[in-house]
Amino acid sequence: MHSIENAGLLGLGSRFKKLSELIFKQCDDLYRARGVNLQSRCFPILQLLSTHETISVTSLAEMLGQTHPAVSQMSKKLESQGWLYHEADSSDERRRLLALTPQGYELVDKLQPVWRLQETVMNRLLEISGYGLLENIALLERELEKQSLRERVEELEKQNKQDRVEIIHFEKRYAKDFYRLNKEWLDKYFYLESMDHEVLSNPESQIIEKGGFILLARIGEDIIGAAALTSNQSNQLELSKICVEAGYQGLGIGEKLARAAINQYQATDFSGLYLESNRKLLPALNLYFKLGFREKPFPAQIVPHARADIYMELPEQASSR
Amino acid sequence: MHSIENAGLLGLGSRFKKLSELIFKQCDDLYRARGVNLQSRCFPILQLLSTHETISVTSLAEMLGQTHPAVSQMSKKLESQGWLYHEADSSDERRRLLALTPQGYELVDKLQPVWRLQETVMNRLLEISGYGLLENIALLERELEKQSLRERVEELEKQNKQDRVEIIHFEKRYAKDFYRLNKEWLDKYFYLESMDHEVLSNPESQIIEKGGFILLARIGEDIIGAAALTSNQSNQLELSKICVEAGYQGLGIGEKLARAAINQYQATDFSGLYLESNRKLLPALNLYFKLGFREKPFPAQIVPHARADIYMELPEQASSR
DNA sequence: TGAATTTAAGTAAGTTGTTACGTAAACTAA
DNA sequence: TTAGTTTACGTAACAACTTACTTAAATTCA
Repeated sequence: MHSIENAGLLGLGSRFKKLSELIFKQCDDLYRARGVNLQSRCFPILQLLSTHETISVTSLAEMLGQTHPAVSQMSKKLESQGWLYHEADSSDERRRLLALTPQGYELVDKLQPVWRLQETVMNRLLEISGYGLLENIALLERELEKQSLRERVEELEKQNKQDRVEIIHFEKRYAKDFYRLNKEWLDKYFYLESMDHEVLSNPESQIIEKGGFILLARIGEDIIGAAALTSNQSNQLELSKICVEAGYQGLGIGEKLARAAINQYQATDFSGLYLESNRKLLPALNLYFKLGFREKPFPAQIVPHARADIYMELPEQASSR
Repeated sequence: MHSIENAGLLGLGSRFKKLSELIFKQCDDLYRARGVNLQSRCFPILQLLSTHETISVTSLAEMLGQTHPAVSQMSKKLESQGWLYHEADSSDERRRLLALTPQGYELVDKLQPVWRLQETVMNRLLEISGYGLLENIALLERELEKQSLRERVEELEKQNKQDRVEIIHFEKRYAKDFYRLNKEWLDKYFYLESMDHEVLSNPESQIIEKGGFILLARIGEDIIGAAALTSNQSNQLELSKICVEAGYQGLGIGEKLARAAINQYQATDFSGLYLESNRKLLPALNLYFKLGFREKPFPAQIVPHARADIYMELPEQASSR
């Protein structure tokens, strides 16, 4: 019995079930002691009928929080034992209105005082915990309804992944990863130009030795994202080649890379940070905007890439918390 | 759904059941999302096996807090799906030791991180309520185990009856009740002597007009107990004829009557209170002792009843809170 | 008005337990 | 050693639901 007590949510689930069974059983026992040989699960039906005259199957089910077949089956049983009967609703022939028989009323009358006693006993039990139990159950019900366990786990997982991401500088041993990530990205959205191949295959000579930077996102030993700051003739840096591996997208890793790149830029003597992108890459544009980049017309001296149709620049002192 | 929320303990029972079902379903959902098509109810078994190598059916059942047929059935299913296998215990041929297959271990490994995430999620959920939920459940479990619902209801009922008892003085209209109660009592323990009949039939002339008192215990309009203080030649009062109707015994009504009688005696000028009883009426003797009566030898002037073999007297200033 | 949809309720079959009972191995005590 | 008891486990039957499906009446809407 003990090993399971700390077995997480499932343990809690079966504990609730146990407790529920215990309560039903003890109620059965109580009623049996009063000479009433009827399962306690039937009583809510009788109780509701005693105060409502007639109720249809479906609305009874709704009141009890059960499915209609459950009520249908239970009512059939109760009917065969003579506690209730049914009649068709004259205004809606589909409906079967349930009502107590005289014996049913007699039974309810007999049980009324027991119900009152039971109510008091329960209140005393709950009083011990300052009614905290009821509140806590309601809270758990609400929380699980608001966001399912699965959603919670997935969110937590995402969070964990995000937390485990490190942003590091390029190292020779990650050259292949840098190529792979960029190729994946270009294959997906555009196509690989020969110039791309040249740059991606020789990142050290083509980017770093020209005064640029390459940042990588690492989880454990896996490289799962990259970004580059490239230096051209001007005194400005270009942010480019931001890409994140397919399975890790949507976790905010791109943002992390971009922020790291901005920090890197701010630590240098370069006097401007710009990027070129494409209007169809909406999520990326949103991110750039969020980070402070603003659209500008293409400067005259820049020869636009074939795939670039938007130019953005980070204003001086742009926010980047 | 709402009408049942305040339907007492049964409502609480089905609420627990609901909550338990919700949890199981959400767990199923979570595992399914991970590509594991196995009901969440199976996992505790796998989890336990993954840390214990082999476990017998019965001890597994005990650990899970379920019956052994449940484990037997579940394990058969899991075995047919290839997650576990069994072998006979060589030291006890009755026992079937369950263990994980390689696939089973693989599955557990795969799920390990999910379990950890789930654990965290649950802890966060419970944190909201300051872990009050767990404490409150444990409290309810303990309380219901300590004293069942039935016992609680019966105790409360007893209490209610006791509270509703009034002790009143004799009135003419209750003469029959006085006779009935005493006759019942005498019939049960001894026999009705002709002298008894004389006294019981004419309580006013035989008891009250001689300076004595008759007290009655009344619930609503029912007289369910009686006691008499009779005055003989001496300056003492005799406490006698304490009797309580069969269905109301054990509720402390006799004590209430006796205390009222002592109070009545103390309000008079009589200078002694004694009683005669029989050694076989042990509960009554205990009560008398509790109220302060102490055994004395029969005084010379008193002619003992046939059925009296013990004489008790209330010392001056005897306790009677 | 006639077709499509919604609603009320029943039936069948499945799930996840339970209790009740039977069997055989292991233990215990005269 | 034998007889009685306990223990481990399986099977069958049942309980109290559920889901999935069907039927038929009522309602809606084009």
